Amino acid sequence: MVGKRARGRAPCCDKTKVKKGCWSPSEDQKLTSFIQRNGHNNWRALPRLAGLLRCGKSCRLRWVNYLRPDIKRGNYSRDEEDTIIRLHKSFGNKWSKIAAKLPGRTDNEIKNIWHTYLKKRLEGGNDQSGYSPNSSPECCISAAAMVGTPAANNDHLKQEGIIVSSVAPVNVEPIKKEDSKSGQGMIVPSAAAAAEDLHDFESIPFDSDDDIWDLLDSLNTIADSDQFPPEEVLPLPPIPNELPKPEMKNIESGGEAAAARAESYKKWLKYLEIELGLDDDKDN
DNA sequence: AACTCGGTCAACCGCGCGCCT
DNA sequence: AAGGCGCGCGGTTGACCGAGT
Repeated sequence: MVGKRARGRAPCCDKTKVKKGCWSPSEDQKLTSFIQRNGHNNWRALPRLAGLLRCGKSCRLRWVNYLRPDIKRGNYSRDEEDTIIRLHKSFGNKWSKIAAKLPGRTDNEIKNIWHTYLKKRLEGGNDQSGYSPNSSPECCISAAAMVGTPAANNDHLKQEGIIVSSVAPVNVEPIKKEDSKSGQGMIVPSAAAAAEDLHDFESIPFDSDDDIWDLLDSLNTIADSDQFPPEEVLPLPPIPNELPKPEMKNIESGGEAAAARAESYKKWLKYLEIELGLDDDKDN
């Protein structure tokens, strides 16, 4: 639809007034809890309503690719890889169509995996299976990368003082991020199932923020307590009844188990709010 | 030890589509 | 019918890392 408007397309937002780059934990927390409460009917208005200095598109991307509760990260099975290859033959670079056939996978991740791994596997005849994210990206390290990759690939993490778990890979994870500009450590709750799998999440280094270490310590304590979300450990305030019904199609469509996970997720969010000091919006 | 290079992946950007007025 | 608007998609970028030299 090029040339539809003679003076060009209006920018989606005022680029001078929005933050760019990696997401901080408080931003993630705000976005996640806002969507849990109010849904995402209007991405353009969402940042303002949620108190985020972000472009609506940026919020959407963050939610769709990382914060969505039903998301899976890394550790692609052979079946999934073959499916991607097969679908790519059919659809070409229609990543969203391919992603639609792979529950829990995002178009962005599939696109990245295709360019960095599967394409080479096809071209080079390298039949080695087992893609999993190995090294930390520029500013974001997923816990899946830490616990879900072969030990050899975690050497750099060990060198940095990271305790690398020997447990089996997990599908979802809180994401540890290190903001390259601020040096601020981040923890991101990315999925409802993170709560279930959090006991696999042994430790993450945050030498730049003592509070995060404290948070992690407390998480470890909780996670070890064999019951997570920690109903007795955390004084969870009731969720007000007057709040609009959340739009949680993905969560609710899964029946009782999904509803239970959604509930776990709510508690996990609330816990983060409290721990991060965001429950009273003092960030603003 | 220092440097270079390639791999990786989160995030950004611009465009097309479809809905609404 | 035409234009405005928002969303979603796909391509691209840029920063970081480990391996190699």
